[in-house]
Amino acid sequence: MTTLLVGQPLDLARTLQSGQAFRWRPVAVDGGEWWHGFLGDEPVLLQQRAQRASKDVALDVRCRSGAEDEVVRRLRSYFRLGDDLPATYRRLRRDPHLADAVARLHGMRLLRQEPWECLVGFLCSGHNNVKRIMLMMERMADAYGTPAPLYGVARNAFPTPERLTKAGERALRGLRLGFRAAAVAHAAQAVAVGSFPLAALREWPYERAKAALVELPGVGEKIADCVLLCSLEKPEAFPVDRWVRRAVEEWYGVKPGMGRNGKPRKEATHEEICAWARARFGRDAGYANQYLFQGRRTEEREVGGMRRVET
DNA sequence: TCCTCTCCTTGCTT
DNA sequence: AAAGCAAGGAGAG
Repeated sequence: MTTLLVGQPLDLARTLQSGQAFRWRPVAVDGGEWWHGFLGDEPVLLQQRAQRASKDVALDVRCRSGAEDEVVRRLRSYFRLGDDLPATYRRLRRDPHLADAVARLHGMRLLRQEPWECLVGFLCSGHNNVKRIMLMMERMADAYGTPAPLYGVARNAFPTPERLTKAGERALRGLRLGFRAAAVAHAAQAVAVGSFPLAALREWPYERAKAALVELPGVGEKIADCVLLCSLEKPEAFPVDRWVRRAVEEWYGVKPGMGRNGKPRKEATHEEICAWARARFGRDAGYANQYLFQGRRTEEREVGGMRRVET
């Protein structure tokens, strides 16, 4: 077992359940509660030490023997420990809505994920909920991934584009992906044969990379921005889903502008909201987005006189 | 050309 | 128990 000194705010559970990544799950190992997941093909178990001051945050790490150094390197990248989150918090807290979200969700970090798994996860996100996205991802891994047992936890690495191409749309429907099966199958084929240079998008400018992603069936602006923000190093990306849209419209009064035909639109466009967010949050737009999303999704609300919290 | 409406699978919640 | 709903996208009109 290794230990990773984090030296930054990190709430492991909040981060891994924040709806960015879909393959982390709690497991019991040797009588302790751990998080099991993958860094690429490398299986890992993570446990957060009791947290006192943020400088004391440490992660206990279990991985295949011999892989420790590589895993620790990947963890620093995965949790974006190079981001100065306290400095970001200081700027975001000037905004009362974000101050509240930061207070409730302290330690939730953006992740730097592997692009292929990230793309498939968000391809499955449309008209769906997080629990079922995780189910779909797990079924794909169970059926087509490579076994990677660790401390008695038998799970498979997420399947490569080649493996999912071989599986095909029909089989993916069998895994109950529904209408998303065609999009996943198409993306797998495009990445596998090299007609879609997913990994190279990391080096491309934001607009060009987004334009390329949107060409994929099943990828619109929202999913493109998710993949760009969470795996392709594009801090300008500001995914606008129903939660973020509601937060921006209700909390900040952002209204739709005029259409080209002079009539007011029903909703603000992605571009309008994205431009507004860049102007308001600047370089913190990515973290602001994640805190608005999760803050809105988990806020307490009055329903029939009962206080309840969405999970 | 731009905007809006409807449909698309499945499974959990009310 | 039937209906509603969930990190959207695409095609029709």
